Amino acid sequence: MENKKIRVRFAPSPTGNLHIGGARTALFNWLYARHYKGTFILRIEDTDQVRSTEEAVNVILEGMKWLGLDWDEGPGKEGKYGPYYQMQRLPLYQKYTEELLKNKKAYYCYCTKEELTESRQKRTKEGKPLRYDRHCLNLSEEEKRRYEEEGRKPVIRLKIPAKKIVFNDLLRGEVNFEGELLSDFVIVKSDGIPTYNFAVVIDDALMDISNVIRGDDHISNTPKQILIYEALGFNLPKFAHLPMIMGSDHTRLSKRHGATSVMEYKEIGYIPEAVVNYIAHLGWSSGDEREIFSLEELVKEFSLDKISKHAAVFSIDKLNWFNSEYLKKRSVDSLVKMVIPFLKEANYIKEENLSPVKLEWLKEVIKLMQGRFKNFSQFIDYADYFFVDKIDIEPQAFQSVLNKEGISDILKALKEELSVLKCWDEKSIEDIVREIASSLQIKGGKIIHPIRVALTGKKIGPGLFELIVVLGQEKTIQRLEEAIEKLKVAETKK
RNA sequence: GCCCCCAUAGUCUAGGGGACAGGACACUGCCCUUUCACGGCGGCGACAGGGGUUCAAAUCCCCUUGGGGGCACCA
Repeated sequence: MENKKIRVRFAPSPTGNLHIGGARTALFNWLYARHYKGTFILRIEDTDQVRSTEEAVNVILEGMKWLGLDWDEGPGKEGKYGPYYQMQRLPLYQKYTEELLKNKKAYYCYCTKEELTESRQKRTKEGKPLRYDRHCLNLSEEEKRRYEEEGRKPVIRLKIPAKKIVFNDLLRGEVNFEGELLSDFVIVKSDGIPTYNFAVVIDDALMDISNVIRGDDHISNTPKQILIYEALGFNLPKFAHLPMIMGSDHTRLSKRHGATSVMEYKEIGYIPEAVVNYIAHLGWSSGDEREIFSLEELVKEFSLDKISKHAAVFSIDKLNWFNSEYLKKRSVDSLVKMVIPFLKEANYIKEENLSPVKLEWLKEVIKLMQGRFKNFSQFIDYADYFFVDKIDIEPQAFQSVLNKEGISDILKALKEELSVLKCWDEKSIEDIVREIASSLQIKGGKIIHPIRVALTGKKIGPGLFELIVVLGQEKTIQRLEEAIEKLKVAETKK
């Protein structure tokens, strides 16, 4: 066994959000590094000048931070292996390009897009593998000059040896490829910027990456990269290819499947630990029946051999369950803290700095709601009546529960009693409601539901009496009056 | 078309020659209950198919089928 220091990396290209799949790749790399007390590197692969943006870099960094995946080297944490943006590493790539050119392991290619397409079509027709026909492999200096004079800008291709390429994947065992079927692929584009396969190899080698852990969509890139390692005389890292994450229809996870980026989950109101816990279970299991793991526990338990080999379908139901579990375990105080930005966003509060009194009251609201919502957006939805002045009564609730014979009188009676209630506590309120019910010789439930609808506009929610306590006398009376008024209007319309 | 990877319920998974094929989500029945949720106790539901190997196959091998990925001057 090699006693090499573990160095792993997450190398996203900043062309969009940090999506669930990327986040899981990042997480597994991070867990691997932390488990083996190695180094976790974040490298930005921004060689696609058309699609890469600085905004996307920031979103990725934010996402990583939100998930709690800190990096030891990378943007903002320069180490001796930097820089960590590929576009800042151009001279490095150039050096190795020249080396390959000099050794005749790579060559200039002046073929145009049109010419390549044509040749590709021809090969398709002939039933041959789709690979470059090596038109430019042995160009004379004279021919090159002529192309240059035509204004053609060359790319550089790697000359692929016709041999078997075998590598040992840490998850899948031996994987074989036939070099003959590979094309002399481009390693440097005509603008002088290296392609992905070339840049990763140089970076992984120079950054001394010990284990390349990435999605299995890279399996077929691996033989190409191995050829580059060999051409350059670099040592090979170990490879581990993770199964993909897919949408419910078994196609690549995309917008059609709902929220796919990590930050969207933040915005909807998921707890980062829950997201991490869930995506950890997409393809990994501890081997026993536990499901809830903190980051620390994951670090302790994580190992590559417990990763499954087949793709996993992302399930929002299961994420919701994880989030609910975390929500239930969280202290009321921490939930208060987390919910405040959402209240602000919904305009339920003016600013995030709440007075001690307001804060105490909010705590009471959370106590009533804890366990009743799956994420903070849902909380905002379910608990709106605590925060708004005027509620909207759900039409269906109004018709089926409130707009019934005798309800108006009950609400009036309740209003009278509550208006003069001195002792605004659960017991006193319950006594009043129960008394009204028994005086009418009906069950408590019969009048509790309409009262709830009158006060909250909803058919569901916390226990009525505790809810009234927290709602407060003023709002309660006011809502009862409004409900009575609405019933009157409905009556005249009949 | 060619190459590669994969295959236990609707979903995530445990199990890797002898097990009642275990758990979780979802769905569902009952209990608790003023509603919803929580909680408790149940239920439905899987080894893709076919050949081998073996006393014995979900487990090992082969084929088929199915799914996924790749074959770019994207990463």
